Amino acid sequence: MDASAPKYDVFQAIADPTRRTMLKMLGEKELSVTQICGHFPITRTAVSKHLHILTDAGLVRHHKAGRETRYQLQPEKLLELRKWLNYFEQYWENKLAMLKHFVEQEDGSDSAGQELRLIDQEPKRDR
Amino acid sequence: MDASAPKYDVFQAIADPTRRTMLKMLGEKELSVTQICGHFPITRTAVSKHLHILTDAGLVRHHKAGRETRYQLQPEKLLELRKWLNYFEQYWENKLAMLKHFVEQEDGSDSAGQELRLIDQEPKRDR
DNA sequence: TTGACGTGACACCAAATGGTGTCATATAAT
DNA sequence: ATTATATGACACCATTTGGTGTCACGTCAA
Repeated sequence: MDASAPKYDVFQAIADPTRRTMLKMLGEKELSVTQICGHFPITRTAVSKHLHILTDAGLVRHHKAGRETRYQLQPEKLLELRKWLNYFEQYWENKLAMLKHFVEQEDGSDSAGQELRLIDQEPKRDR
Repeated sequence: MDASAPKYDVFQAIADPTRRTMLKMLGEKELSVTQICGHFPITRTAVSKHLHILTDAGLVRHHKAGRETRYQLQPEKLLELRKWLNYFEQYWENKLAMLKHFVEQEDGSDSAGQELRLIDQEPKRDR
């Protein structure tokens, strides 16, 4: 949870399901810490830590708006992930077929595990 | 390091740099545990654990060959990762440009962090 | 000015992770 | 038959991770 020197990389950042969900949420629209909090059954402090990690990894950006801090997705860093993935393309023979999918955005929206569903559950009050 | 019930998912599996390097190595050609061992400054036991995690995540497959166990990449599961990534395509405006990269394999080979360089360093003997 | 609200910064914790060593067993090689 | 290899399975350990609570501080609203 250290936010100073070590820096989290993208791979570590997206390893956590909660963080992946947050990324999708923050892609939709910028949100404040407490707003994000409402979607998870964890404390504000915990949410804040996840946001720090995502920030550290360069996946989200934030700015203060009055007394609240708004977070939003900063997707560029995900290109790093894509780059890594591209290396393995050579092992997928049906490359062209997938490419079609890729272009046509045929996959709709969510998939691969995480849902964007709100969880809403009395968040153990933090204060 | 429990290999039974919990199951590791792809995201967790690739979160570790060592594991990412192993994946690239196993893509090139199937290798036995000790062979892999030679490339990392860690114990055989540790390597074995990483391989278990990768297996659990469905990223590698193995089979016995005499007294050794050969591991090899099983790239299909990486599609799950690509699927997840595709969701964020909508946030990258220069989609077509990247597509060109994607098709032409323009990015060469390795990138995004991990090198495939052998590390070779007296592996603290395990027995 | 007086609170209530939204956060950041700590201190603290239990469980998960990445490693190490040792032992037992199956397979190859002499 | 005997010995050297290649691993799997454990037991054990220090750190890291994901969470919780508490407190202090800046900002908004009465």
